[in-house]
Amino acid sequence: MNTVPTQWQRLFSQAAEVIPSSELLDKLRRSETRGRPLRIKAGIDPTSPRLHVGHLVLLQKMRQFQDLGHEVILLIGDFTGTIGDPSGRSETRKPLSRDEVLDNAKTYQTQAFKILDPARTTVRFNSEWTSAMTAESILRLASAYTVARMLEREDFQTRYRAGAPIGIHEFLYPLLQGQDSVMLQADVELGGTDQKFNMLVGRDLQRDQGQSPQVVLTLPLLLGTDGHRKMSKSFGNEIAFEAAPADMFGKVMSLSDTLMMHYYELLTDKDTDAIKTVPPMEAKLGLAFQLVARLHGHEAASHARKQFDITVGRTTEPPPIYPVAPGQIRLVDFLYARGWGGSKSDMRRLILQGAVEWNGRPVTDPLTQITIAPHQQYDLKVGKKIRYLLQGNAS
RNA sequence: GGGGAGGUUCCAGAGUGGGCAAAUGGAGCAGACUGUAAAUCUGUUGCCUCAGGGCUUCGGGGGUUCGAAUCCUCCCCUCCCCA
Repeated sequence: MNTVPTQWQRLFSQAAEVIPSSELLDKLRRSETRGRPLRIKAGIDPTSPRLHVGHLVLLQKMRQFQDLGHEVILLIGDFTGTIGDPSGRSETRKPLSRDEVLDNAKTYQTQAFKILDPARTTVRFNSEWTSAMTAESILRLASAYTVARMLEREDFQTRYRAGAPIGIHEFLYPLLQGQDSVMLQADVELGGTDQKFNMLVGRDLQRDQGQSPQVVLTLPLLLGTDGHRKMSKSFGNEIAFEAAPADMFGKVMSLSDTLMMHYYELLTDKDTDAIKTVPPMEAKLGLAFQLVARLHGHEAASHARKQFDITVGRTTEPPPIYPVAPGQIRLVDFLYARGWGGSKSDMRRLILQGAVEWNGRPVTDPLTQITIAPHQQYDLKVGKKIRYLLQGNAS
């Protein structure tokens, strides 16, 4: 039974803020009495073709609304993408071509539907209305806000004070995003806490247009694997949806214990107090399994788990067999040829640091030659992540 | 339009003629240890190399010099102040 108050409560879970919370309740009530689902808007900029588990927080919330019978609009910011959204402060993003954006949008959808219910999802592109805007209409939109109000946005303020560049067009982004809400007549907009300002602009614009302003529901940003900054591809601290199961599993395992709790809170509906009573290692194994299973399925998760045990050496199970052509070759060249290191210097460094083991014995001379005989097996370990049983092919 | 500051290796940020492939911190990688690929400690982090060296890098081009991240010059980019 999904009474309105329980719906309301459920939707609050994991949300950072709901602005204003009473309006959400009103909207839910009205939706129920009129039998009309709410229009939930969530935008994603297709600047990169890969979703990461940070996006999961948003997608989960979208899914929740869907499960409660509401209509979710996945808004692809294809217009903003082609212009080059300069979010973050590092450097101006290179504008993407129309084709790139559409390509990204496609992979986005496939990945997003691992979580969303396609039947209740409408995909829209904001270029639909935005690219048709005239200079006149843009000016009219721009006049809805003042520079002072724009500078209220924390992100702008910080940059301004730090003397970092702010492009004029960046002031237009919140307005365009708000315009999207007007066009879609959104009842609720979902987004990360970093989107709060933009989403609030949407409320103002909707009010200006005589619409009932959307409720803004912000979600906490998931920290990246470094534990310091939000998960983002540009920081290189992400766990991608597409990451191979074993890889994903490993990445979760190397989260710090503190971060693990953060992930539990935002990515699962497990009771975190209960988790605290479980030994950290088991808790982490559980988290890794759950995450991989969600994105790749149970079977893949089991395999990933096994793989982990093998590389970490917690099991007597033999490592996977890796067939190679027989012959004699320098170890560095062999490793480099398989792409197990960035460069030969890199491989040489690993060897000198004792990271490479051949048949269980560390190899420390970078000039070591290895001989692969037909039908023979050799146990090779490189660092913590690579372990194979090399098998010489028949000659 | 005028004046000032600045662009350095993955990131932040030192370096202002030779000892600089470039301090320090972060991130990454590795080793030890461990409860895990956590934490902690240590090492390491441009490329190639028969290890002696060689090659490419300090916004971009040109120049001075035996020698330049460091000096000159032109260009591009950013920030601040004044108008």
